[in-house]
Amino acid sequence: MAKTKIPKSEISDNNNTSDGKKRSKGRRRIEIKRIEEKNKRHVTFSKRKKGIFNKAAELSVLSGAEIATMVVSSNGKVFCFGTPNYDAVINCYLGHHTASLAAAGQPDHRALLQGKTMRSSNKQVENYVEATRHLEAEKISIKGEENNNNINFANNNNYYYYNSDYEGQEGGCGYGWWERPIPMGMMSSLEELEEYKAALYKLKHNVEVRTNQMIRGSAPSNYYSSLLVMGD
Amino acid sequence: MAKTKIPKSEISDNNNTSDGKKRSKGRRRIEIKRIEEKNKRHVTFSKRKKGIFNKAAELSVLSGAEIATMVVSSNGKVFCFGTPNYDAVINCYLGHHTASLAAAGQPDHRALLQGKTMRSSNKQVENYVEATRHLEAEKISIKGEENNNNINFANNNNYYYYNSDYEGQEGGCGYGWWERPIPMGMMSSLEELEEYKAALYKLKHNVEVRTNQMIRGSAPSNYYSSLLVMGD
DNA sequence: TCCGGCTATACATAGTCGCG
DNA sequence: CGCGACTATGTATAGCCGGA
Repeated sequence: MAKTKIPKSEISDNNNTSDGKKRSKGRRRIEIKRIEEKNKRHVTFSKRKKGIFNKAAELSVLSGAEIATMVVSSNGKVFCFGTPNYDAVINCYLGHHTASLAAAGQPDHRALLQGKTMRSSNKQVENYVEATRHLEAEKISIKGEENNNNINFANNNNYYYYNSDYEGQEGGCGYGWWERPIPMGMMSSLEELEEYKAALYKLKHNVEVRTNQMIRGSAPSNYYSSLLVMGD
Repeated sequence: MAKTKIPKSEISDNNNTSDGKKRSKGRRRIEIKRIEEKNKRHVTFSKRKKGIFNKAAELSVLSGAEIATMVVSSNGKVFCFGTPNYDAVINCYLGHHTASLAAAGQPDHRALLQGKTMRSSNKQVENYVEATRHLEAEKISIKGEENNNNINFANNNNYYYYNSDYEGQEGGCGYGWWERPIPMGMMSSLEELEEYKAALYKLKHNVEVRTNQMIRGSAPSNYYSSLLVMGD
């Protein structure tokens, strides 16, 4: 279990070898406590969030399990990830929200919201992680070959990202990033795969925008208060 | 991003050094695709689930974010983890469930279920991960000293486990494992800390039992079908 | 300000055993 | 079976930079 073996940098803050090289690079051990430096905290948040989502996706593929994860930054931004579909998490919140609405006499608002959730059953984003891995592997090993049509996407599972944000609203005009006309499965070069990957990130961001708008815009009272306004 | 650098074990399945030692130990690279071997799959599931929950907890502490994760094994068992409280996830499902109930004229069932959720605001389980880390660290480095009263629990955040299962029902008599009379914060020896940790696992299991009973027992129709009966 | 890339290193975990 | 322990190794990521 990782054993936390008191790495060489436990107490010794000294980070230079006898050869005089500064060598302050490389991962350093950190305490698991709130990072006070705002900038560093955000970086860590982003990196680790990505890591967790990746882990979640892998777990799902490996064990055939369903997993839903929702993260709310100290800033109030919502990020969701679910597999085999994000409905698991999203519907939670929409459902919860509309639970009160329904009780108040608007039984159909929920369906509407779900519709807005941009459900999708295609497999464009299948095994994003796997694809990324292969991308990296290919890029490093056979850097430049053109026979990447057989990049081995393990298409036995699918999962979706579903994040939200509210710092902008360009782009998210009514359909999710996975519905964008990206020729997934038809990519014939590494460059295209890279492009695809980049697009994933960009478009994912758009979805974040829409979602948070939606959730915030329709929240009846304080059902989400503890989630969305987590007072930093 | 990890770069997947085609480790030495990429293709070479050969796992013995020139000294004749078998040496098939150590981590091996695996493909991210469904693990067919049932046993292996379960092991991986457990290990990785634990890993993800740990990551989630760390992310929360480090960045002060909220995170909620729910995992449903291919077997249908539900495991939830949330911080600073599991309500985030649990209420999702209970809320979703009761959304239909409310619409059907049972507006108060939800509150009931939430009550059963055994809400808790004490901080007994604060920084479980951190505690575990310290436990390991202490165990290895100063193995045996008695001055562990100052084990540095970073008490600036708290999170809860909330898992469910249904393979038994002994023990879960009405209160959560975090409410058990474990002298958290008063432990004066490593042995007690170890005991505490063990207790966490044991009692957590009891909670799993109760939860799944609760959810399954009250599910109106197929709202959870995709979640609980994920057809392996 | 956010994000990707880079490097070195801390941490997670696959494969195996043994226990209950 | 599930879980902890152990080993060796694959991965994630802290600290830094540089571009948009």
